[in-house]
Amino acid sequence: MSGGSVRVTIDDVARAAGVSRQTVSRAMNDKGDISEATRRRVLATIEELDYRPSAFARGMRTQRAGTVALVLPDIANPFFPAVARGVFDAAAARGLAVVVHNTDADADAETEAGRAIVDAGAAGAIGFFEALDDPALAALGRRVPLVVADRPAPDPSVATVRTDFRTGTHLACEHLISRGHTRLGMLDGAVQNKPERRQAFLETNPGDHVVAAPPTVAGGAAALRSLLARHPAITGVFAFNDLLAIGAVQALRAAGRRAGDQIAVVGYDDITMAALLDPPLTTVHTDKYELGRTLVEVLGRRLDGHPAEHRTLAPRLVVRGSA
Amino acid sequence: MSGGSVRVTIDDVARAAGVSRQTVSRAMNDKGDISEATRRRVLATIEELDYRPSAFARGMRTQRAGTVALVLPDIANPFFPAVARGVFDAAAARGLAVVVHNTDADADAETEAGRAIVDAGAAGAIGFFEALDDPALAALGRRVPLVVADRPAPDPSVATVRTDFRTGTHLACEHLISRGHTRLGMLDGAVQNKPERRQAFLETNPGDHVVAAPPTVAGGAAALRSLLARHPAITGVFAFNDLLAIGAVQALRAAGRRAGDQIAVVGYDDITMAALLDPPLTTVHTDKYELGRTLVEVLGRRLDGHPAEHRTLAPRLVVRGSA
DNA sequence: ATGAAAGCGCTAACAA
DNA sequence: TTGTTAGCGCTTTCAT
Repeated sequence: MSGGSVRVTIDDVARAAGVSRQTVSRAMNDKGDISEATRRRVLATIEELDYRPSAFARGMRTQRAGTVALVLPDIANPFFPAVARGVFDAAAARGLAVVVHNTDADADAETEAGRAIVDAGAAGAIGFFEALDDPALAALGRRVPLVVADRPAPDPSVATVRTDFRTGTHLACEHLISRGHTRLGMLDGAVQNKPERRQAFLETNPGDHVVAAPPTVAGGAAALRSLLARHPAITGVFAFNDLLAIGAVQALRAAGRRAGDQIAVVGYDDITMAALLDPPLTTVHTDKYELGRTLVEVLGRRLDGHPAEHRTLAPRLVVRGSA
Repeated sequence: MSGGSVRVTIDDVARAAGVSRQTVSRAMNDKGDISEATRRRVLATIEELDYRPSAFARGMRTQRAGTVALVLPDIANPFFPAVARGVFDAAAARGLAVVVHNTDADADAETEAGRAIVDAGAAGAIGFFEALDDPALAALGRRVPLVVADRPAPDPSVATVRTDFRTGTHLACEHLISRGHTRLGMLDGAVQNKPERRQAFLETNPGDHVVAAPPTVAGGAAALRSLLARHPAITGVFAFNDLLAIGAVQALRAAGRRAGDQIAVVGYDDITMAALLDPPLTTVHTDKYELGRTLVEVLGRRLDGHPAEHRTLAPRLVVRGSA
């Protein structure tokens, strides 16, 4: 219980260790040109005084905080918590704190998030940007090390980590076909800049069998009804994501039909609840935790001075009851 | 496209507006003693130059960042994303960025989060602390404005927002009883510092009808089996949370029984998937988004100089198919 | 109502 | 290998 709440500064440590401020700085930042003996002594003094460097003062000199930003549309959308968990774990392992910006996929909110990231002097940023255009993203990438998720690089300097939607979609369609479904329809998500799944679906299923709806359970129910109204012969349904697929399964049940019997439904993402439903949802699994981890890994390598990388994560199909 | 990437500082604004640095500071921080005319002129200049004050420099003077911390055990646990969303929205409305600390309810991780919060000079903190003891929490509360969630105040200076577990539990038990179930059992969560639900259950159901398990789906399945093995006559099951309840429903199904028929299951929290299951889960609903919002509101009032508040949110029962 | 001076705690550049 | 010097950009006295 020794006294007060005054801050222990680098000068206190320097004085106590009998060295200069600079030497303390060197010791704690693992800079070269310091003897092992002094280094150890200084570190011990730091420990002893429970000295914690001021993030503000440090940031003021370096213009970089020990913080990374995570930009995503909606943490309440069950896809993102798992990704966020991967990001948090990997960031914590690197000693980075994570600031989360929730945007609702709104262009203004994404712009504002970018501004906040730059203003805060974030060490880097990871983003699921759905509304911002490439020039804006490239501009952000010029101001802060940036890794974008599930989107093409807007600029060579911007790193990317993507999940392979095309392969995933083919996996889903091939499975439906292998189960004997010849007439397929798709429930697309009415979102910007996510054409890959629809395009891949149309490659093997040309025609007018795609209905778009908000990527929610309610959207899925409505979309399924309108799809079947338009094309009653459809027996295989591929959905943009699990939420839509779940809505479809529910709409089917309300109509007295059960997914997995004559009609099949395949979702995308494999969110937690997919396995818990009845029937459990057949879906394209993407490793969301791994995506989060990888995003941080790629950002970390960027921070360590490596050039921007571009990684792709492979999806796999999880066959359950619904198809 | 005028030139470079040099920072616009307060001095640039001062020069451009023909005033001193102080006056700029006064204008942007709404301090008194400044004429309306100068104020407007300075603000216009700020706009024009797109000046953004350095968070580091400001923090250095004030020792407070424009950041709040959110400490929670696991963002991937479906209870928390909804809370987090409420926190993000309310914080954004106040111009605060949110740093998330994921702890896994581990004491060391919670301690470390507290340290990080203090070091970062967070304006305030919101926390679901499960492992930290009251003295540690009180100590943290002395260093930063703190609001703890779902936990008694460890100290008068620490604000709280709680959901009323006791009432929620009584709601659940009364419902089961009103449905004719006389022998009730409980699936408790094997977690620290969350005795309210078990205690409230035991108030009306004394005896040895409580089984504890990790608050997960797998835990729920196992716990249900051991509960029924021990007390085969039980027909009404109350679970610590929805995850346990879902596991129970699944274990029942695996045993050829269906929740909602002869045996009833009531969960707690009303996570998103509760409504989507088959049978849909009867559960005690707590408004998670509102909890998040309220946590920020209470923190905000604290930051505005008001004393620590203590709020309680009322739960309500949502009757669906499982009971 | 406005300005001048001082300094928050740190690190980069240079000297020794 | 170590120390000295000089700010980073802002707000808080205090003076005017």
